[in-house]
Amino acid sequence: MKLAEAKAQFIQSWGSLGAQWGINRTMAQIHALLMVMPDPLSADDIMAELNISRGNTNMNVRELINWGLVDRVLIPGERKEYFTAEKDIWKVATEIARERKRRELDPIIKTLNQLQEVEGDMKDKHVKAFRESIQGINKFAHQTDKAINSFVKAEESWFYGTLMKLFK
Amino acid sequence: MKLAEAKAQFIQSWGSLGAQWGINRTMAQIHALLMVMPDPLSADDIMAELNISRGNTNMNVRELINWGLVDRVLIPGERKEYFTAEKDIWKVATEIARERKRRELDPIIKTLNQLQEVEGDMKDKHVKAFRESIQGINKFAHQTDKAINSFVKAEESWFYGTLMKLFK
DNA sequence: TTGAACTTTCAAAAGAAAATGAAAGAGGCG
DNA sequence: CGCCTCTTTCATTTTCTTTTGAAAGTTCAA
Repeated sequence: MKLAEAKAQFIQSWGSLGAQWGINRTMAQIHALLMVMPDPLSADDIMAELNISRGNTNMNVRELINWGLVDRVLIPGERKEYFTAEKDIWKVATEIARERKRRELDPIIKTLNQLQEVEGDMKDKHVKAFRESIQGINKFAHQTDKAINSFVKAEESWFYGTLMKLFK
Repeated sequence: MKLAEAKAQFIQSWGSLGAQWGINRTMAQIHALLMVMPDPLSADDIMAELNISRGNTNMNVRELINWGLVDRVLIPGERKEYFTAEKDIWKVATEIARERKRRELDPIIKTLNQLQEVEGDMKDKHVKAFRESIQGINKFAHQTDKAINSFVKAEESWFYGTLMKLFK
């Protein structure tokens, strides 16, 4: 398989994976493109490679930067902004985990805690079923929260451990 | 908080969580409703509780059954079909993990394996960057695959372990 | 201060996904 | 069979997302 073809296929697969995960297709494609490129790209490069408009490019790049998955890079002597993606997939995974936890898990845990306090008699089977469901989900959510925290922490300490060695 | 209110809030939160995960809102809401109800509900009950049409109810219930999250229940002497959801959230989680792995991870692993075989000289930095990215992602995907498998297995053996005790 | 080179915004258009409801189908009972 | 009850399908409509591109904004060198 030729490089160009392989690249195109990767971008398209990563795009549809992203779509299934509630991330928009273009955002995932830009990320894929940047992961696969050795050097930073400009907005125009991205527009050209993916055939998308300037506005679309700008919006999605900005969102990727918010997620911490892409960085702005300034090339000395150039006016344009360039962009690169983190290439270490483990770091990508922990960034995503951290971000989704913050956006999704934290709020639902808050809600679940509130829902625990529903009034009513445990002899009423509706109340009983509700309480038990919520309690189970709540316990699960807390465990998931812990698991994500240790995943993110593990990665951080691996990162700093490795980084530190370089400066010793 | 009153039960009805708490129920409504749970259904709505679960629905938007689902939406962020690429599962459609109604499907997640039906699932939430069934998780919280002590007894099986009919299609008409679901329609009434969630204010959705018959067709919509039917489609989404069917999809939940495909995912293994909801079961059809026949109540003796009744013509209608009734539905219940698995109430053990760990089982729900493993069902979802199993299903998403099958639908998403397995295909991307297949693609990644193919993309490893891109032609070209490693001295070309484009080729090099591409290969390295794909290799990293591929390794990650395989590790994720293993992790999911052991999660699913762990749950299965816990389940059979517990089940077996009941019949000893 | 001007204007060239870029970036950002946002209203409108296009596109995708989900919901509706009427019609067709399935199964069973007398 | 003919009727009744319930389920499934699917063309159409509605709603929600994404994309576009032109206009406004920013920055900086001359």
